[in-house]
Amino acid sequence: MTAAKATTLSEQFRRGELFTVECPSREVLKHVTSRWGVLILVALMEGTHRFSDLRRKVGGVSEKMLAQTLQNLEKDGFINRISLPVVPPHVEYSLTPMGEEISHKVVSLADWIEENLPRVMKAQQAANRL
Amino acid sequence: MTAAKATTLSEQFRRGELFTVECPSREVLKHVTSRWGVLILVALMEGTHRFSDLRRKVGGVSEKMLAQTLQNLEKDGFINRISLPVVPPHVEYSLTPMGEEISHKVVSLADWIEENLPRVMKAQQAANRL
DNA sequence: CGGTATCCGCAGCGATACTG
DNA sequence: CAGTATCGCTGCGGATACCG
Repeated sequence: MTAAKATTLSEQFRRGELFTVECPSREVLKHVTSRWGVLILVALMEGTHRFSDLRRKVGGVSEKMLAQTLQNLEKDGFINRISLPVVPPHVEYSLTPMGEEISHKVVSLADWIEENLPRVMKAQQAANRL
Repeated sequence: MTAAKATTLSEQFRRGELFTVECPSREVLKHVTSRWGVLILVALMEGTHRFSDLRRKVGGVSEKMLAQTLQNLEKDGFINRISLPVVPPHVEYSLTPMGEEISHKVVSLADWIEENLPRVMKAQQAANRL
């Protein structure tokens, strides 16, 4: 119980956390993998966007959810919010360095799905025939 | 408008799909990034599990949501379900080749969060001081 | 053991209206 | 333009009971 299995321990410790109900990582994971979180991170990979840019780009998102998701991701340190004090208001959203790191992972996942969608849909159809 | 920018086109076409409301990829993405989908895929990366194994391993999941998530992922072709016709029933879940591919992406994302949680929490605290 | 079926509460989300 | 505030509802998800 003192200091055994250093290699496997660090592996299992981190995993054990995520599988635990109270693991703080779950909240972050939730923000990042949320319905609109994914799409926003992907969108911001292509550069800075204004609020209404994102609203137009991310099809189907409501103002409320866009604002909420942006706030979550900003609080987690993934997004920079720059408000220019002019009229009419002008706010720009961009990825922080941390945001870029995690966006790579998210984009990688999203890309896989889009590229392999044919395979997935084929599997779905095969499942329906059972 | 005819055939311009071949490189950027393939890039933007795939992206344009995901940003669209009716894009079928969104459903798959939803299954994979769902609250329990992520954890199940991560868990199954470590090998075949039985239903109750998963139930115990993935903290906080209810029977209903576990069954539902497993069914979704099975229909998408990410999970193999093998039911041994014995009493008491014995059912084993494992990743298909496609499931392994996508799990790598998911695990990569989950790992990043667990490894960088300190950075994220530090950013969160900084945000709270504003 | 490994589900399915049913009920139901409440958070989450969308739609709308309003503000700086 | 970029949000907040409010309301109403939908459907996610937990609890329970029952089947193969």
